[in-house]
Amino acid sequence: MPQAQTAPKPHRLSAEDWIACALQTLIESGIEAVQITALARRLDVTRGSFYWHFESREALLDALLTHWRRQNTGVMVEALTGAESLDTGILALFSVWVDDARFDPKLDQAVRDWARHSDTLHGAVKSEDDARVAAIAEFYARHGYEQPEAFIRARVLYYTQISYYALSKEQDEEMTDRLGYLEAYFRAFTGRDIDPEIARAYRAETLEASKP
Amino acid sequence: MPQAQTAPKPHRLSAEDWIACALQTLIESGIEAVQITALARRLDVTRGSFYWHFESREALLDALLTHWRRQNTGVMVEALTGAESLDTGILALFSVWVDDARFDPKLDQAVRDWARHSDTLHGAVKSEDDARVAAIAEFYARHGYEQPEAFIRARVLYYTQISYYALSKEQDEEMTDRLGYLEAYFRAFTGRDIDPEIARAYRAETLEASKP
DNA sequence: GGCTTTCCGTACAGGGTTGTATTGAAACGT
DNA sequence: ACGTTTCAATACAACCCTGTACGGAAAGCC
Repeated sequence: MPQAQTAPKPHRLSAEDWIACALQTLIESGIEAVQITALARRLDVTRGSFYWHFESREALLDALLTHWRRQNTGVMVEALTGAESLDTGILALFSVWVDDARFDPKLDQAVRDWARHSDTLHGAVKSEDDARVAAIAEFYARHGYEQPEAFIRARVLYYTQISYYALSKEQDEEMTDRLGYLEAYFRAFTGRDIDPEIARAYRAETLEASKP
Repeated sequence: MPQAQTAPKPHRLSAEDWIACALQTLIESGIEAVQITALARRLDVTRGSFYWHFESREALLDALLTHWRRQNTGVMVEALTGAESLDTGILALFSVWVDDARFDPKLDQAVRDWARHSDTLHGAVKSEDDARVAAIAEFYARHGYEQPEAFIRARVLYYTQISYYALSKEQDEEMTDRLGYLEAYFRAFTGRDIDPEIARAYRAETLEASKP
């Protein structure tokens, strides 16, 4: 092992390095904590570096938002467009919510916290939330639910997930436990029982995906 | 009308005046915004007043927390203890959530935001959340739901409400609209249909209570 | 090698917040 | 009335964060 985990040698940072560091502190400590001085300390450089890569602090914050848009916007809507049955559609949503590659829940949470006290951001986040709920509602309606039940079930499903992210700081619930609630969640969200075979397949596939 | 709404005459503040002002700014702008300088500006005095009533900023923050405990802690648990039927119990919960006298949702939201980046607070809020979910789960179990369905339904119900507070900045949904969803909500939360007579009575009573 | 571009360190100015100490004014009790 | 208690204004020290200006080192290009 030529280099240990501490590899602080390659000085010379890029703008992306600053953005990555800012994203991490945004997630960990909120938008008020992403200050140039703190980031510089964390990156072990001085603020002189920052002001070469960025115009100001607001420029960095804009970069964080575009990252959020690229990473988290639209994935739930896409996941539901190709769902053939009720069971597979709901499970496709569940999959998005545990797949770090397609959706970053902590970032979503951090941006939502940020938006709560920023008038300009609030509109953007609310639009995204509305779009997600509308997509789920349309999915419910496509599978036989009348209005307003489809809309309310969509809201209940999405809101539950949002709170799940908001209230559990770290994963204090193991994946195996969460999968144990699969039937109960499905019943609460849809009012129907899940196909046992589909549930079995989903469990196996999810457990395998969370292993490596 | 001898005095208009602006009645800033009675100078001489008490500690409670500072706490009330701090609570309001906490709710409006978050814990980072409750700074002594800003509060003093808002109260139209100087910080000299604050440091007579309080030892430090942390002392004020402690006061805010004890206020939250007195105002919001335990009310949901109490609302469910005396519920005889499933319908009345769920509706009793709904009543708590719209009754400003028994529960302050915005304060709850602000404290939860605060707790997300404060390790000491996080434990306290999590305990309260767990107690609320446990009380609802116990209520579901008392009315014929098996485990883990009772627990999951309790979580879905509570988490949905928490997100409802978190995602709607002001009341962008009128009370009449919310009541229109009553049957759909009840069905999603319980899997059963609400008694039409009980629903009618609840609607009338809630509308009347929100008028004066 | 020399020159330019890229990146970072240093220093300084400006603004903001917390606390403390001290003085001053207004209300209260007797 | 008069002194005491209650409350608020002022001034000052210490710390933190942003933004700018400028200078220097290191890498890349020819």
